[in-house]
Amino acid sequence: MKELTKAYDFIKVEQRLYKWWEESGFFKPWNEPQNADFNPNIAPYVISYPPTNITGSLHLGHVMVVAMEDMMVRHQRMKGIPTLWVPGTDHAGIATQLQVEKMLLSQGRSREALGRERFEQEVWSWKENYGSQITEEIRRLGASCDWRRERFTLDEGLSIAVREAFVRLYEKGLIYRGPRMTNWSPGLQTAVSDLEVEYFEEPGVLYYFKYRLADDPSQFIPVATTRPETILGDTAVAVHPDDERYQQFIGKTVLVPILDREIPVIADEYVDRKFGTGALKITPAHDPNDYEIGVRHNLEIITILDKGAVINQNGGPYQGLERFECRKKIWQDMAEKGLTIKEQPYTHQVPRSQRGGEIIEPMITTQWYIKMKPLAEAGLKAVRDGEIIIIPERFTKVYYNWLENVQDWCISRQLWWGHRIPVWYCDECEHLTVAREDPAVCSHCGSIKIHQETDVLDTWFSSGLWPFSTLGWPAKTPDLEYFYPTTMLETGYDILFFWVARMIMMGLEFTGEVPFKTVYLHGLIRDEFGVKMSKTKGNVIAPLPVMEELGTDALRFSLLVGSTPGNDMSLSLKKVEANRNFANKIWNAGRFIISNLERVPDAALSTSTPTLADTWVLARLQQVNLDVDRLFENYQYGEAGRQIYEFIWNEFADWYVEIAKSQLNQGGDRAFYTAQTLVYVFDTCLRLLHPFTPFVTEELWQSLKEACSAIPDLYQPESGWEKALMIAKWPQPRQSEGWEDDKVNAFILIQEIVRAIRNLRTENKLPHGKKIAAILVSENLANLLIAEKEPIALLAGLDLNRYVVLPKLSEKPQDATPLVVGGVEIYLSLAEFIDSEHEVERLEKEMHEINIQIERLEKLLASSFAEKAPPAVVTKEREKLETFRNSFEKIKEQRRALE
RNA sequence: GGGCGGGUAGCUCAGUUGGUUAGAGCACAUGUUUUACACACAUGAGGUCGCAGGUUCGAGCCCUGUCCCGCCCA
Repeated sequence: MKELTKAYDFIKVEQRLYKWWEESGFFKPWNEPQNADFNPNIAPYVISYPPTNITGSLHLGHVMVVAMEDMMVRHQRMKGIPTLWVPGTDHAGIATQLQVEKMLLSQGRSREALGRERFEQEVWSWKENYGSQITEEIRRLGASCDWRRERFTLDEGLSIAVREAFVRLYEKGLIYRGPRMTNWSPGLQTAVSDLEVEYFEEPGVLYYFKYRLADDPSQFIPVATTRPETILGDTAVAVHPDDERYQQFIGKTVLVPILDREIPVIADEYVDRKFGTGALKITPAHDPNDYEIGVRHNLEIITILDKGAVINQNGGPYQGLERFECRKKIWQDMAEKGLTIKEQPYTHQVPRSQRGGEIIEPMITTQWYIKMKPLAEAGLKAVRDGEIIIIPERFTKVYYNWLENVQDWCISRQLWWGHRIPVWYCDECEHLTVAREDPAVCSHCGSIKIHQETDVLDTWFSSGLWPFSTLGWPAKTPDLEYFYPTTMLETGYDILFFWVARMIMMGLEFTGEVPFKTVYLHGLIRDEFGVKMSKTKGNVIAPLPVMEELGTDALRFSLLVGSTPGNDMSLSLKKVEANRNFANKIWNAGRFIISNLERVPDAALSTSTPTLADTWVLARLQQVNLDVDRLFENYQYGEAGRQIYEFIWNEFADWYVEIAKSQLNQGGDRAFYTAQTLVYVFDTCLRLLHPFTPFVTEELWQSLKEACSAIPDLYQPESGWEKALMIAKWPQPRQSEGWEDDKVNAFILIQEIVRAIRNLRTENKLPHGKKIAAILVSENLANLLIAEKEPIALLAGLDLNRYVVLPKLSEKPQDATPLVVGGVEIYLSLAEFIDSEHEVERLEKEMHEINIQIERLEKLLASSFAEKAPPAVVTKEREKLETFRNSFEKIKEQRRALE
């Protein structure tokens, strides 16, 4: 048998195991339509992996998604459910186009010089080279997804889905095109949706200036603005109708500074009298609120910026200036003409592009939109009716709030990389042809002079179809039939609107069914001080180096156990290191068990007579198994992981394995059954832990399986040894049989005795190997103490040959150090290490502490607690009080004996 | 302005049917190379669970108010 290394060497294990799993076909569902014995009646568990951006390199967000979903999927798979996890990537329109343009630029080439078709070819070849990098990295995380079903949002099938979806929505009248106020990105030269704009509070300047009256330029209305360049596009000045300061001016005209255009003074209740001067300049072409007012008052709309945010011909002398240069120049010119009043520092909201951070320019452009209202209503209903549940539940409200107020979705992008909108314009009759197949002629007049819309669709349009497009929709494929609707959608709460809500709406619209039944939202990962990770702050933790240094399991476990649903978490390398230590701990526990199997008899001579430790560890294991199942049911994955961690380390390794050492040393049946218990408990632990830390558990389990196969009588899992842990059966907990509590309580007493003795040893600086003699006295627990002589002696460092248990003691032993634990009197022969003055002090301190408890309990039991609390709770407290009183009396006697 | 989350040990956080002595990891102190593990073991120190009320026999947990921090939406 091969020997296990002294420390867990994940580098040697991880990629080898992953390759083996994948090649063995463990990632595919065991029941699927292409199987000869396919059974459509077995409900599968299905997750669509949130498609990763092909330009992305692995970051902690991906690790979180993979860790969560892989854990969910591995858990279900072990429970015997046919499990499908569909992976894939996203073409990420803007991001990818930018990346490729950057590459071209470095080669002295440009998108424009290449032209659209050749540029697209460039992007495709870039995708071939780099697009699989991220999926390779996801493999390294251990993701057990079905790579045979991997999809890409721009592949043929998904493109058909996108076109089908567009045509259906168009035909239903839910897609329209028109000029609207849009969020324009001047650098990228494309529109973006409302969701892709973020607002930041930034320091700015509030510029106060004069709007002179046309008929009397000596009079003026003072106006304030944060953006003086937009003065060029002003088409009105608005005041509040009830504002006495300005009522006289309503209906008159004023002169636009520099340009001297005459524009009206209008009254509108939108104006905030307290803000600035109380008079508002209106630029309908470059401000969403002004646009509304403009429409209301039928104002002229003058666009002053071109698509690169450079002043156009409407800007008179400023034509050709970039927007911020113009701001400076026009203010300077106005100052020279005496039109300015003052400047004042002012914090305002600045709209920036989510991608690149450039300042977004509100502009009127012609775009394609989806009418959201009907879709949103269906999306709201599905969640309200409980067809979809959102975990944690509080996000349901956020979801409602967004959908109830949702605006039409701008789906067109002025990019070259993406799904080109399937609309053809006729040059002759101007009719629009919208078609699933590329048309050759206009569907209205039959002209061949047609040209396709140049815009592409927002990437989120295609990802909105993801749960069903990846399964073959619009075709009614067997996969779609069986695996849809999917079971679980797991992602970060930051894309609830971008992605989750849109998938729900699109799913309902196109399939008539919800795309998934449960939405689980995880939190975002922050640094160890709770600060958002960002490149500029330099606090970003890159996953790959961490995985190489501390192991993938350690990183996965840290994210899973450190997080609670929907809450952000802090991650530090120290946490990962602690979990690396945990992996090593399990490894060594396994190493101990496996190496001891060689020394164990092949068979037992008689039936098992378990020790207290044996029954205790089994009882605890059952309880942990029950708790873990309950926690999984309630989506409390982190807590489930913690329970397993604590059981393995603090109970199994620290106590049972230590006691097992002496039981193994006894040889014979005792050794045989101890080994059996060790293996059974360890096997169960590995199974419970596998979804969290797949690599170390699988590697150990394979070794355990091999070692156990040599002694088949010792242990066989109920379902036999499966080929791999990842497809092994999830442990089935037994319900309590009634004996468990007594065993657990008895063992807790043993632990308390051991700890008390260890404490005394440490306090008195006893040399580590020094064995001491002990007398234990207890009337009702004598049998237990005799039975547990060996473990107590082993763990507390007692001399087994001088270990005496008595029901009663007529006289206190001389020169013995007294101790009372849970009513058990203990006398240790430590005289040579102890000074008696300190002893009196110790006992009195002990008495004092116990007395506090006695008083507390007496008071409690004398109160109405005794009548009103459930009897079981009262009894428990009474028993505690009894034990404390008992202990107190005994210590008191011991104290007296010292005098 | 509206909504949500958080405030528990020095730090980062658990604590989901309210059960009476509040836990972990890290950090800290002391000791130990005890043949699974020094990525370890043992022992210890460290908390009026933001604050003020309330409900209850009993509140970190439920209710009301309040302060601070963060996020989302407008």
